[in-house]
Amino acid sequence: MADETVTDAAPEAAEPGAGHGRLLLIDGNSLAYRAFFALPDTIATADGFPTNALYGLAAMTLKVLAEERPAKVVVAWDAPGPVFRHERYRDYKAGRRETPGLLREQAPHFRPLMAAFGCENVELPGFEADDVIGTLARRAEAAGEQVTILTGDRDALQLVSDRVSVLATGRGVTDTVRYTPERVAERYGVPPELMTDLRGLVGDASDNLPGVPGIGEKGAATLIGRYGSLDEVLAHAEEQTPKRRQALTEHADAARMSRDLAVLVTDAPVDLDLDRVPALDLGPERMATLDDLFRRFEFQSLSRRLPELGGEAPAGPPPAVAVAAAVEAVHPEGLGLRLAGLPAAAVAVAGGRFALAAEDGVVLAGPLGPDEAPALAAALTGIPVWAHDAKAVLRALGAPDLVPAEDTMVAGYLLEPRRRGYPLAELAHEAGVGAAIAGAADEEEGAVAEAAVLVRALAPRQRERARAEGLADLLDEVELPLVAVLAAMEEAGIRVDTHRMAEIHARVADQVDELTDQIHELAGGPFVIDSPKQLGQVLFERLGLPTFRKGKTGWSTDRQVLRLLEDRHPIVPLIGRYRELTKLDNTYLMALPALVDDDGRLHTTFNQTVAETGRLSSTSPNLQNIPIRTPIGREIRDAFVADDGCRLLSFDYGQVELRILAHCSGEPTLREAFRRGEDVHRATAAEVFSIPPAEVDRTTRDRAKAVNFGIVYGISDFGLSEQLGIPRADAKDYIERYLARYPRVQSFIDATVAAAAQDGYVTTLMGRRRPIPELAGRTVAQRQLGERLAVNTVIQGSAADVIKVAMVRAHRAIREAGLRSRIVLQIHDELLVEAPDAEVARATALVRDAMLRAIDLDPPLAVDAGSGRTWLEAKA
DNA sequence: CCATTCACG
DNA sequence: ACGTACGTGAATGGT
Repeated sequence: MADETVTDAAPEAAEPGAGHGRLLLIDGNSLAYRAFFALPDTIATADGFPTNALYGLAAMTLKVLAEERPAKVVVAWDAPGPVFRHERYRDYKAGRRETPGLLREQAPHFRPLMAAFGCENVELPGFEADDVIGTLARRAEAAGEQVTILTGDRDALQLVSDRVSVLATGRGVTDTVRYTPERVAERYGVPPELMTDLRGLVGDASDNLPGVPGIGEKGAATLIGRYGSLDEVLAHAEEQTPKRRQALTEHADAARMSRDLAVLVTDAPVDLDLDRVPALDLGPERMATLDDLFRRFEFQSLSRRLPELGGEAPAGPPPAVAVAAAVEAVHPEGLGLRLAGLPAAAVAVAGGRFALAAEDGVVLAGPLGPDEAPALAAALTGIPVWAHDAKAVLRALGAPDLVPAEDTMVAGYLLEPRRRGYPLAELAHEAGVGAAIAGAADEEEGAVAEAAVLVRALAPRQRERARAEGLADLLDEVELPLVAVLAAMEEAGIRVDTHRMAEIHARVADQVDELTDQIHELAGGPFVIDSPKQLGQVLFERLGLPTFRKGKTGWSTDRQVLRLLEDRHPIVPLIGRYRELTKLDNTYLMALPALVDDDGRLHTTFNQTVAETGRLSSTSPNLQNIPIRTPIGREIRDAFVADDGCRLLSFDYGQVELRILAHCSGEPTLREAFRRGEDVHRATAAEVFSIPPAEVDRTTRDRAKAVNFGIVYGISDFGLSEQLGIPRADAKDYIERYLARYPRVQSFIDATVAAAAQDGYVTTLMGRRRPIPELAGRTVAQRQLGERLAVNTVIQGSAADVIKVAMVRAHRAIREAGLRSRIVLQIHDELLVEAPDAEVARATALVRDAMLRAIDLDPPLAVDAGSGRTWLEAKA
C-alpha cells in the first residue's frame, strides 16, 4: 500500500518478463482446437499431411515463450475418456461436433511438439485440462510464484488474481490479450471470482450449458454487481420486471447447475511437483531439436523465427528512449505543495490508485478512493493535466470540469482515426518511448506508474505531429474541451421511467407470444423465428415463396425482402411485426431497466475515438439509437423523462449535412433554398423533376429526399435504385438530372475525390483528417468505395465538427451563466438538455445560440428547439 | 467469433 | 464483368 514508502534512486533495467509470471501454464487442447479452426486446411506438408493445428500451436508457443520468458512451462491436456462433469450433467458438451478427422490426425504430435519446446506435458483422467491448470495455478500461487495461463478458454478467467494472469487468445491466431483482475472487471463487469456466477446466468452454448433466457452478458453483470452473487440475484427475483422474474424463477436450477459446472477444480490429484519441473532451457540443443521438428513439418517461417527464443533480449526493437523513474509513495493530501509551479502533470488511474509523473526520474503513486479523489483533484487544479483517456481519469477524480491539456488517446485518434484502438503501451512503443519503473510496491502500482510515465513521454511527441498536420487547433479548441463535456454528460445520465418500460414490455411480450403461436401455426410447426436460417427454410422451402437476395450463408429474409413477399402469404406480415416487437423488447424494454443506476438514471459511455468520420458513438447502453420511428418506438422514447422540477429540451440542427453540402459546394440554387427557409426536399424535387414546388406530391418528395441522402452518402445508381425500389436506369436518370441542376455539387464531388486521391486523405471544415487508402485499392469496387467515403466523410465529419464545437460552447455558456441546466445526450445532430423549470427560457436561448454560432456557414445553420416532460414531448 | 438483422443519425 | 449507397452498437443464432 501507499504508506509503504519505497524509493529507489537507481531504477534497475526492467527484467524481461518480470511481473508477467515465471510459471507459464498452457491449455494445450484449447490452443490446438482454436488453431485448427482459425487456420485453413491448406496448411499441410507437401505429401498432404495436415499441419494447421500444429502450426498454430507452435507459432503461439514460440511467440509467447519469446515474450514471456517463463522459468517453467507446463502444458495441460484433456485426458481421453469421460470427465466428472458428465456424471453431474448428462448433456455436458453435448451437441459439440465430433473432433474432425483432420484434427485427430495431428493430435498424436501435439505432446511431442510441446516437449520439443521444453514444456512439461500433463493430463489427469477424469478431469479436463482446465482443472489441471486451476490446480497447478493455485499451488504455484500459494508458493508465492507469478503465474501466466495461456488459453483460448474464458473459463480460466475465474483463476485470475494478483499473482495469476491469463493470456487469452484474441482475434488472430497468435494475438493475445492479458487479463489482470482489473481487466476482467473492465471487460465483464464482475471480478474474477464472480465469473462463474456470471456464467450461470448467461450460460454457454459451446459447452451446452443453459443460462437464463433474456439475460445477456450485460444484464447479468449488472444483476450480479447489484446483488453480489448468483444466489443473491435468484433470491431477489421478485424485484425484477415480470418477464425477467419469471425467467429467473423458472431457470434458477439450470443457472446454479451451469455455475457449478463452470467452477474449475483447484485441488485435483495432479501428480506433478512444480519444484521438480526442470527450468526452461532454450540452449543450442533445444534449438536444434525444434529446428529439426519444424523442418519435418515444413514450418520454414517458424525455423527462421527460432532466434527470437535465444539470447537475453526480448523480441522487438528496444525503445529509443526508455524513461526511468522511481516510485515514490504519497498521499493526495499535501500534494498541492509538491506540484505547485510544475509545468504539467501526467496522471494515470487504475485499480484504486493513481500515479503522477511531473518531474524527471520520479513518479508519485498513492491510493485513490472516494476519500482521496477530492484532494487529488484539488492538488491538480491550476496545473495542466495530461492523461490517457482523460475522461475516465476525470470521472475517477470526480472532477468532470477539468479540461485536460493533453489526452494521448484522443490525440492518437486525431492522428490516426483508422485504428481499432489506442492502447497506451502500443502508442508509446510505436513512438519509440518506453518506461523503466523501479521501487513499485506491487505489479499494479508498477503498471499505473508506468502509464503515467508513458503519457508524460508520449504527449509531446504527439503534440508535435498534431502541429505538423494542422490538427492542433482541432485538438485544443474542440476535442480536449469536449472531453470534459462528455465526462459531465456521462456523470449526469438521463432519467428513465422503469415502471413505464415494464408496462410497455408486458404489453409487447403478450403480443409477441400471440404472434409466435400464429406464425408457428401458419408455418405448420414450431421453429426458431429468430433464426434467419430456419426462417429461410420455412419461407423458401416449406412455403415455396420466391427468393430475392442471398448472403454468405443463405437467402436473405430482411425487411426489404419481407416487404416484397408481403402479399404472397399471410405469415409474412406477422413475421415483420414479430421482428419489430422482439427487436424493441430485447434491445430496449428488457435491457435498459437492468442498466439503470442507483440514481434512477442511465449513464452511457460516449466514445470519442471510435468513428472514423469524427462522430461520437455511445455504448453500454447505446443512447444514440433510442427508437422513434414506430408507435411503440415512440412510447419507449416517452419513457425517457426529466428529473422532478425539470424539463427536457431538445435542439435539432435542421438539415446540417445538406447545409454543409451547400456551403462546401457553393451551389447557389441550394444555398438560396436554405436562405429562403424552403423545404429542401421539396425544392430538390421541383428542380430534379422540373415541376412547380406546389405540385410536388408525397412520393416525389420522398424520392428527392432519397436523392439528397444519396448525395451525402456518395451516390450510386445501384444504391438509390435499391433504396427506392425502382429500376437502376431510373435511378441513374434522377442522379444525372440532380447533378445537372446542381452543377457545383458535381464539381464539389469531383474536387473532393481528386484531392483525396492526391493527398491520400480528406479534410473536414475544422481540419479533421481521414485517410482514404481505398482510393488506391486494386479493384474498381474498392476505389468506388473510396470515392463515396471521401465525399461522405467531408460532409458527415464536418457536421460532427459543428456539433462538437456547439457542445463545448453550450456547456461553457451554461456554466458561465451559473445555471444548473446540463447537456445529457448528443445524437449526432441533436442535443438533449435537462433544465430546471426556472431555467428553461435562459437555457434554451444559450444553447440555441451556441449551436447557431458554432461555425459560420453560408447558408447559415438552423436549429429547431422544443421542450417537454419527456424526450418524446421535447421533440414534438 | 462471424453473419444477420435492425435500432438510430 | 464486376459489386456497391455513409456512420455507428446490440441482440441473436449457429459454426
